Amino acid sequence: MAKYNKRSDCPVSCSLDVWGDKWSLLIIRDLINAKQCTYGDFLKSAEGIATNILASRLLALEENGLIEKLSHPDSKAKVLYKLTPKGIDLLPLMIEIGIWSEKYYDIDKVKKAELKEVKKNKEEYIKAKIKELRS
Amino acid sequence: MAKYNKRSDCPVSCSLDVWGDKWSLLIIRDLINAKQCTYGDFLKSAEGIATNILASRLLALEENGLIEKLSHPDSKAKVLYKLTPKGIDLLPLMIEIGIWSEKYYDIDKVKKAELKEVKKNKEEYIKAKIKELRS
DNA sequence: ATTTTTGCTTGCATATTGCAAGTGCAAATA
DNA sequence: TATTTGCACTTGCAATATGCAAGCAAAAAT
Repeated sequence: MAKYNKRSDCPVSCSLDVWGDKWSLLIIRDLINAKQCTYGDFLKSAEGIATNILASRLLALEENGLIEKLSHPDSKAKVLYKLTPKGIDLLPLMIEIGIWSEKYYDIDKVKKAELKEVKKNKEEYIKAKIKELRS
Repeated sequence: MAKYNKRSDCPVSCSLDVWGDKWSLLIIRDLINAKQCTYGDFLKSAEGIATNILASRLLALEENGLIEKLSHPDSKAKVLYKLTPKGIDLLPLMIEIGIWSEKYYDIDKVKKAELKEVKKNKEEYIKAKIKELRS
């Protein structure tokens, strides 16, 4: 995203420059859930991102090294998006988002059950999930 | 922030509706660092937020229950902003942001040293910091 | 009494996002 | 082989959010 200007060298500031917009974290979320998505998969996602915004976010995330494009095994017309290791490393952050949200907002049942599992042993859950996402 | 519309009941989506803009997390960060700030303190912050944006973000964060306004002991002209328990609960999330940023970007020395401490015993650090922020 | 500080608000320019339609290429269908 | 459909985008324009500069009322300092 073409931000107005670079901000400070604070961790929060740096992060926001990379994924601090209205949609990037939702794209990351989809990729954590599904491991890989096509362009169409993202469009079908619950929140309904506009196609031009999706294209610009995917490009920015790719340029920032959080996701990568792979050729689809079934078809040349399709593209597969996956998280890079750098993107996968956002998992702990995403989990904390989940824990915080669950405490203060109504979350759907499936996510709630998943978070219950996470909280049993956070470290282990993260390790296992990372392994799964890298494979 | 008057978003176009509410999104899904996903944790990430809910969170983004509350703090998913360009400035909210930086305000939270300032309050975690300083424990309490005046309006002027935020304006002096490194990134340089515009005063109208600051006002609108502070209002939104207050409406969403993340921060609260207190009267300043020294002066009626001054206002103190502090995190609520709900705001303080964003600390684990902020720490994960720090850890991720440090891994992939150049962070200032002070923050790096702080993160080194955090990683020695994350649980303990969070507990202590929460206690400090609530007092 | 006058000036300065403090926490804002207002008006307007710029940037980002949202919506609808369209384009080019690959794949499926006739 | 010709035509239609699916997929990954692009383009144009409207709506919203952010950035910048100036202004304003109440409190505090001089």
